[in-house]
Amino acid sequence: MYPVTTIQEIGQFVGQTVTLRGWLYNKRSSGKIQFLQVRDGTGVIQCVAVKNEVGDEIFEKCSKLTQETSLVVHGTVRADERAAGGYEVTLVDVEPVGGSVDYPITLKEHGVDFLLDHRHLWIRTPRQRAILKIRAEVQRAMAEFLDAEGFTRVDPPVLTPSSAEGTTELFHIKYFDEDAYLTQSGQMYMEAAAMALGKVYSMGPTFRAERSKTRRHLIEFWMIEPEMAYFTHEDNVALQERFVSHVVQHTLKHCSRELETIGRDVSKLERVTAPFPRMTYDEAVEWLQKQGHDIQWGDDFGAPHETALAEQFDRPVFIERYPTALKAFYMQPDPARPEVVLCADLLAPEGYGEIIGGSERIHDYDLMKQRFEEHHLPEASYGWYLDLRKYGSVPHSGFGIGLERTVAWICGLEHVREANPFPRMLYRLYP
RNA sequence: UCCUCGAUAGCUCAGCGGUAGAGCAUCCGGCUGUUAACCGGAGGGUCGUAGGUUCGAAUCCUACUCGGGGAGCCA
Repeated sequence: MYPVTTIQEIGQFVGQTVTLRGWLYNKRSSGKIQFLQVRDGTGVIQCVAVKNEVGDEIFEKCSKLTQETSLVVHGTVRADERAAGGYEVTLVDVEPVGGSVDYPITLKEHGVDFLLDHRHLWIRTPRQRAILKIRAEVQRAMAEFLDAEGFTRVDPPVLTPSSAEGTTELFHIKYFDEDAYLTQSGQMYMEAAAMALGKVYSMGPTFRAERSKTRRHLIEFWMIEPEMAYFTHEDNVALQERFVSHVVQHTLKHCSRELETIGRDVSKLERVTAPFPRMTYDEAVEWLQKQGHDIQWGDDFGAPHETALAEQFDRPVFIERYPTALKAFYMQPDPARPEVVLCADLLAPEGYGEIIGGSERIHDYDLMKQRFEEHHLPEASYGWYLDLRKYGSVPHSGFGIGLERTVAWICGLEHVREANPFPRMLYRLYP
């Protein structure tokens, strides 16, 4: 028996014979020599079988292996300059585990529709594996940063009695004899949690039943929603820029191999350090008008506006203090200018759009009650949210960051769907 | 919901009024250093569906179905 190792760790075994357990990624043969590209989830390595060395029986076994056959390989590790990863394995023996006939995804090009129908197999490719690793590392970076800042993770419910913001379409489901909806944001629950634990964050799926089909939209996507008691708008924005730059720099440090695999220009990410540029909504509208865009104060930004604003800078840009009428009912008006709210959206560079939306929340009971009436929010559903302003209310702020958009930006993806293992999209629920 | 593009071999596509094509994949043969290996051969098709125009339709027209990209909305 040989020691079992992984392709990632194989450098520690130069000169030794080891066992690898994985799948056949590709094979090339040249009559009396075969090159097996074996992957095991940690990487890909080439195993070489020479007929004169392994003998007819084992050589014949190799020639029968097909793409994506699962297998156990025994072989001797060599450092080899010709190898992509620096190491190569001289094959000693191979044991097929599970066969694979007519594997659908070849090494050639495929269309989006075909690949999405085969997402369960598509994720085996080096590029998709790298993206999923980066997604996991981004999640780790977010959690580690917030944990180190004294935050407590709190998990809000996925099933909710109604909408948090009332604007977007919700997925309706039956909850025994009641109606329920899939959450579109855990924010209101996080506000309650912040009053209990001070600084909290959630990380989980949210759902939008919008008929959006663009490279920036998924029906089911993950959000990280921090909420902080006693945080002003300024505190909130300062936290966000430290948070985002930490996530980007952490990913650069820990995923250099993966970023190289997907061909990301990391010089664009290296520049992403705090502080980030800021514009007020007023300044943004004025700037857009000077650029020739048809926009008036009071209009919301469209996708082309956001792209134009973000393209001015080589790092994300905050757009602060939007008109009150454009934003959610719970946002705190600027005391000096009640027509705008203490909020900020963070626009990612390179056209990836809004990755963060955040604000200071209304903490005054009377003002919140007034907003309830203006927005026709039933107290039967939201009474508990009003209670937060009734019992020991404090100024507080929070934000939500979209995981897939963030990962798509860090990876330089064409579409957010590749940033999710099994994306749910308009007209696509399979697999 | 609207705008726009598309659907031809298992996959990626060409063909745009006159006998259905290529590359890859698969199978067979060759090759001792291949890197999406290469070379030779073989099999593989209700041209998305239904109508229409025409001597003749994958090709032109209409409707429908399914999908891509974008807008709105949002993260």
